[in-house]
Amino acid sequence: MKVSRIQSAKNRSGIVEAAARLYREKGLHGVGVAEITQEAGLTHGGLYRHFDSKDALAREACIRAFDWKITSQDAEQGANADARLQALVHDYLSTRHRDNPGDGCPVAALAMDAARAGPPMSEVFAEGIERNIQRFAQAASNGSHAAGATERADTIHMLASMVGAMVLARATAAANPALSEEILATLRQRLAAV
Amino acid sequence: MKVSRIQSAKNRSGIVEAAARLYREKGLHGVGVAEITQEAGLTHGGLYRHFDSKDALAREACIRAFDWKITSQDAEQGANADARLQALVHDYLSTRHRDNPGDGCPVAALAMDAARAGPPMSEVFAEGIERNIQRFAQAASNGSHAAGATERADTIHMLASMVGAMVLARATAAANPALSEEILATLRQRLAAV
DNA sequence: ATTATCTATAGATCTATAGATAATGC
DNA sequence: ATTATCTATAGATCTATAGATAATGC
Repeated sequence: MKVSRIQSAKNRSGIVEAAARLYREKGLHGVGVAEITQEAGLTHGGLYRHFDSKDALAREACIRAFDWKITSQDAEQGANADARLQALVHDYLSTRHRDNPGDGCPVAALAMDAARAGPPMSEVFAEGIERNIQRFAQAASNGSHAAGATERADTIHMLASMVGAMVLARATAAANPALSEEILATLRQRLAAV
Repeated sequence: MKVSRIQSAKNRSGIVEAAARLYREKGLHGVGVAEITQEAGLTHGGLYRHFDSKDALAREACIRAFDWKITSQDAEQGANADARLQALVHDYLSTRHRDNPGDGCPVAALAMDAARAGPPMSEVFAEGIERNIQRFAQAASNGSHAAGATERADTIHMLASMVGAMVLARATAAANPALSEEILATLRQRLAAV
């Protein structure tokens, strides 16, 4: 049952990819290694040759999840930097993103679990969040907005609003879809006016 | 080993109280019924005379958690409605709240778990969140702010920012305390300027 | 010969239930 | 007599490991 080194590397990557998706869908405590490896087309026995522990896999899966990108046409190839930023915010605050956490923002899906998972996981999120702050701040400064010392604060405020809105929208979606949609629409409107 | 009806009711309430705290600390999947009943001074066997299932207990625990209130002096007895609202926002975005999720906001602690827990739990959160929106909107209209149709949107924007900031602050606290504090301080400053 | 994966399982934990126990409340 | 709680445990699930298997790569 041995496979080539290349195939083994693909299997490893497939496990991380499956874990990145399943953890975002079900939470860090909501899915076991058997389901993850099965999703990757393997059995759970072979997992521990690739990873030291379930926590080590979870950490790699979260690092992979931070590679996530919104992939709409406008967000990637907008007319200018400002248009791309606005498209990105609009896509983030969409019902599509709300209903598909598996390939969405890891912060909105896993930040609370990460806060409870200890320093190694917190490190992944601290670095991922800092990277997003810098990326957004740069995107904003390339746009038509006023530059300066308030730029980083603007970005932090915007990211917090986006994450919070997504969390609220998901928690209310099943029981009160109108409220869930109102929350997303409100933040889309507010963040478009910055 | 039987106790009086009054004591039995106290035991039931104690289980709900312990669950409300432990779930916010460890997440809905992070604590078992044995730990909850032990925290309430009982054993796990007797739990199912009080609750149909663990999910039923979790639902009651979240309802109880929504009774949570920020209890600073200023937030309760401030000079006027505006001062009380500002104190409440300030207390919410404090390191004290960040480091004590067990008796803090259930949305910031459990919203992601709630979104995954199905309609009965989503209902609890939808109602709790709607109640908070109305409470905040009313508090804002009693203050010195401009009233009108934008009030509810203002409130939703503010609540989303607060929840998002707390989630980000908690996820980064262990690995990058400076970033965590910066996020809270930034939102305190921004929401004070509304 | 090496090693990636599979089968099988150990050991721990978790929800839920069954039956025993003993104090309350009629 | 009723019933709230306890002890004990069934049954399911989860992480991790041990040993077998079989194809790769020297």
